[in-house]
Amino acid sequence: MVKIENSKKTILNLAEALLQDMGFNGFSYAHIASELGVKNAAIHYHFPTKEDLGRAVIQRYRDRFKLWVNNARVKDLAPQEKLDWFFSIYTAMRADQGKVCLVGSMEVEFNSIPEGLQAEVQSMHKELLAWLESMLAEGRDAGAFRFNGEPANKAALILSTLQGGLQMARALGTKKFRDVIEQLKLDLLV
Amino acid sequence: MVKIENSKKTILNLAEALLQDMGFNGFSYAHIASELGVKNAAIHYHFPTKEDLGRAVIQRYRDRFKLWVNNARVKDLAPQEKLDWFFSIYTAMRADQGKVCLVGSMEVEFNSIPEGLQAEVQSMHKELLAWLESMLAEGRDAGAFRFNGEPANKAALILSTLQGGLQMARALGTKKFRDVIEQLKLDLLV
DNA sequence: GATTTTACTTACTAGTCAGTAAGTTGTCAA
DNA sequence: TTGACAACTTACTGACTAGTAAGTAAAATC
Repeated sequence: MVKIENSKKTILNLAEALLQDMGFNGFSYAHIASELGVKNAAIHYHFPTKEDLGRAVIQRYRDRFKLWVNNARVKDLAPQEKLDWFFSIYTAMRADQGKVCLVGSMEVEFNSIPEGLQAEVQSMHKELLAWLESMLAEGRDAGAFRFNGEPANKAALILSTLQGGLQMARALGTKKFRDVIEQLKLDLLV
Repeated sequence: MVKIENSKKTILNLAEALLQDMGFNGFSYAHIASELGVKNAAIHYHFPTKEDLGRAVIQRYRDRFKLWVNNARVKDLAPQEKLDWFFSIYTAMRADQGKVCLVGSMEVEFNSIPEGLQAEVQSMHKELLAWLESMLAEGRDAGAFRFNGEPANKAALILSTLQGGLQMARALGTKKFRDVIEQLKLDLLV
């Protein structure tokens, strides 16, 4: 018997990476098991169904995001720095690793994933939007950002851009993604 | 024997819809066959491998796009009208049908699709960007658009936004997509 | 009218998928 | 020392996957 260290966490890490690499329909329990040197059933022991596994990945991501944004290191930043922090997540942790956003990955396959997962994706997307929106409103009030229209709509635009931009980076390279980030800033900063 | 009318075209239509609905890994020959009331092998007769089918869908899309943009009905439009035409494709033919963009769909699964498909996706993405870029440059010169930075980067931003926006519409509804389109215009029009 | 070609069906293969039931092993607590 | 429990393995199922080879029927070509 091969013992996995920190089994649940290790499996979640791998599942998250695979989700961002190939999508929900693109990876299997066998992928995870062989990568960890255990049998399929070992993964089913921790996450009985694939839906359970998918939901756990998203729930962990949501928890992590909540922790981050409520942490003083982010919470006390100036709006401009918050923006850079947010962008840096996408650049360093996604684009540079050839990963795409969990949200985008699962929304493309939205019609072929379990309902429980769909709901989780919705909640996650709403939380990201809500944070972005309040950050944008705060920044515009503080005179750091300049844009027309509602903060909610600008937030939706920015998140959509990041999501699509990561996918573009897959086919056309990370430089393109950095260009998009720069353009986002040109369209926002005073 | 059940005969399909316009076999190749009908299969391509269905495959395109399924690609936009569930992604490349989310549909099977069996889906197409049962929908058309024929057997799996009938689809393989027209498109021996799934890669062949995927490539044919993209190639047809590329041809269609070339025809459109070179047609006088689009070519002779003012930049602002060209923009509206382009956006209307995404609103009417995608968002309102719950579909996502072919490019985004296949870029999410980029690492788990055949190489031949990857190349096709790349070419398609570049062609869309090239057209958008020249349209933006033309529009800015004509005084219809206002934006900082390179047209190429603004084009990459807009296409990324549309791509991500369609995916967002899946989870959060089409109204959100329309809001994003409005925000794109606010950030571009004089 | 005979032959070829097109467009399928039948019947199959080998591989993969998520998921399960029953058995094994190591650890820890009483 | 015993018993319970956690974390696996073994061995399997039924469904689905892309893909193939051989056969058939109708239509087009000669």
